Amino acid sequence: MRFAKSLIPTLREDPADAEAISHRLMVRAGLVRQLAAGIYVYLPLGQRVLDKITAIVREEMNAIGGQEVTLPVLHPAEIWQQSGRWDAIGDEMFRLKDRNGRDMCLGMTHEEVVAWLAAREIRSYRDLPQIWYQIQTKERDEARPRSGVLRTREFLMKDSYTLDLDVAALDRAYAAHKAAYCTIFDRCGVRYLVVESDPGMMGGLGSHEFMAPSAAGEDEVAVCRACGYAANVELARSVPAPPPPATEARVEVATPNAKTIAEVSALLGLEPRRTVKSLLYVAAKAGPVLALVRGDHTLHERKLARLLGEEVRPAHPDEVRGALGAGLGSIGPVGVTVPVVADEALRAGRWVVGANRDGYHLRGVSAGVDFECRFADLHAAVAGEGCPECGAPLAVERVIEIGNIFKLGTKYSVPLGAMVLDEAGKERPIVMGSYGIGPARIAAAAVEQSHDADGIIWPWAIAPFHAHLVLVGARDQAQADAAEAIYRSLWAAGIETLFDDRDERPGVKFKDADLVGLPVRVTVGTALAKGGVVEVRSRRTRAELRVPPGGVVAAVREVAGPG
RNA sequence: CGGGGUGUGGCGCAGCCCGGUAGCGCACCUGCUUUGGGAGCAGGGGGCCGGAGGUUCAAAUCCUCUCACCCCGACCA
Repeated sequence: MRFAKSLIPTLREDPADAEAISHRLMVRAGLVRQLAAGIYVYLPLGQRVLDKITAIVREEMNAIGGQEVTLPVLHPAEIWQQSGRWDAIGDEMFRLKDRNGRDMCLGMTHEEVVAWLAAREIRSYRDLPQIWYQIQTKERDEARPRSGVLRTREFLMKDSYTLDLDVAALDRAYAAHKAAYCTIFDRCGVRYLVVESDPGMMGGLGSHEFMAPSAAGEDEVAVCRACGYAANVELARSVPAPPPPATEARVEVATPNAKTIAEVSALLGLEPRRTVKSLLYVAAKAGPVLALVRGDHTLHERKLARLLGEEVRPAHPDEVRGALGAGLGSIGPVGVTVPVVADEALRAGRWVVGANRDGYHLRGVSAGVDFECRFADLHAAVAGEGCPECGAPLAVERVIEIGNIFKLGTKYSVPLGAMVLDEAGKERPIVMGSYGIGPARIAAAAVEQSHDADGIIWPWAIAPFHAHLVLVGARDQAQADAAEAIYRSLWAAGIETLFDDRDERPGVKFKDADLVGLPVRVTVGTALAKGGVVEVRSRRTRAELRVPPGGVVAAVREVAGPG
C-alpha cells in the first residue's frame, strides 16, 4: 500500500478526549476515529489489524471443528422473552419497534438465536456435537463507554457456541476452546492470564476469562505466582493475616463523632483490622441483610450478590435507621433482627462493632456468641493476602478482558426447546457452551502492552503491515527507482509493506513510521548513493542492518526475529 | 444513574472572571527556498464560539434551560 494515496491520518498531538494509551495511539496513528460515545470508525490501518486478528481466530476455530455462520443483528423480542432475558436485561439492550409495532432488539449476544436454530435443526444425539461460530458486530448500550476501543457500544466479537449431549461432552468442547483461545492469544502476541470468573447473569456451570495485564484494564485479577491460582477479584478467595488474639470482654464504649473505621480505630487506639465494618444492603427479594467484613477489608458486592442469589444495593440512610435504630457509622450485628452474613475472616476473634446506638461501639464482640450469622467469603482480595491454594502471597493486577468461555448447560436450550433424542429415544435438552473473543480488545491490549514514547510497536502477527518502507528523497530518481524495486520485492516475498512515497520531509516520515509502529522499517536514502545500501531497522529494538537492495528481504526477516 | 470536567476553523488551545463583534500554533492552498528525525519566508482560504431562550445599546463572555463528549464511581449477560 502506498502512503501518499491512503487514508492514514496521523496526528501530531494527542486528541483531547483520549486518556488511555491505546486510545491515544490508535487515534494518533490513524487506526480509528470516534463517531459518538463508544462508536468507532475503523480506518484502513485499523481494519487491517482487525483482519489479521480475525484471520487467526478463524484458523483456530476451524481447527477445533468450528463452522462459521452469520447470525442476525436484528432480533425479534420473542426469543429473548422465551429465555427470560427480555426482562432480565435492562437498559443495556438496544430495543426498537418495527413498522408494525413489533418489539425488536439489537443482538448483544446470540445464545437465543443459536438455541432457536438448534431447536429446529438438531434432533438426534447423532447430530452432536456441533460448534458454531461467527465474527460479527454486537450492540450493547453500555452505561459508560470508555477507554477508546476497549469498551464500546458497537463492537466486533467472535462468538461461538457448542452443542453437546451431556456435561461430559460439554467439558470436552470447553477444554478445546480453552486450548484454542490460548493458541489464538499466543499467536496474536499478547500477554494474558487465564482466570476463574463469575458466570454472572449468564448462569451456568463455570467460566474462565482471558485477561491481558494492562493499567488501562477495567478488571482486577488475583494471581498466585507460586501455584498458578488466578481468579477475577469478583470471585478470588484469599486468606488475610489474622489480627493478634484478643480476649477482652464485651463492653460498650462511647465513640462520639467517630463514624468511619479510621476514626473509630484512632479513637480507641486499635488497628483497623480489630474492627468490623457493618454494611446494610437491600436484596431485591430477600430485603435487608447486614454484611460484615473486617475493618481493613472491602466488601465485594458481587460476592454478596452471588451468595444471596440476587442483586443487592446499599441501603439508604433512613432504611439503616429503620432496620437498626442507629445511623451509619454506629451500626453493628448485635441484637439485630435482620439476617447477618459475615466474612470468613470474622469466624474467630473479638471485634469492635457499632452498638446500634448513635455514638457508641461495642468492644470484645465474638461471632456466634454475641450475634448469630452465616459465614461466607465476602471481602475483596487484596495484594499480599495468602493464596487460598498454597498460602503464598497473592498479587492483584489490572487486566483487560480479551476473551471468555462459559459452560451454559441447559439454560437456553430448555426455554427455547432445543432438545434431542438420545440413544434410548429419550428427549434431552442440548447442553450448551458459549465463548467470546473481542478482536478490538486484543488490538488495544497489544498497544497497551507494546509501545514506547514514539508510538505503537506491533507484534508481527497482527501488525497492519510488516514493513514500513521510507523513501527519504522522493525527488531523487535513483532513490525512487530503488524504493519501487524494493517495494515489489518485499511484497513478492510475502512481506506486507507500507510504502511511504509521500513528498514529505524525512523527519515527518520517520515520526509517522515510529507512531504507526510496523515491526520493521526499511529506509532508502542517501546511504544508497554513498554506499549502495539501505537500512533495515527493528521498531522494537532499533537495531539496524545496512544491506544492498538485493538483501532487503532477508534482512527484514532477520531483524524481525523469530515469529 | 450519582460525582467532577470540557465544548471557540480539520487538530491542539487562548480569549470568558472584568460584555464592545474572535485570536495563536499545527494542518490546508499559492510562490520561492529547503530535504536523514514533525523546515523557512511571503501571501491566502476557512469559525452558526455545541444548541435554545433571556438580560443588555451591545453576549464567545452574564443568567436559565438543554445537548454532546471525557474522567471517577455504579453497572457490565
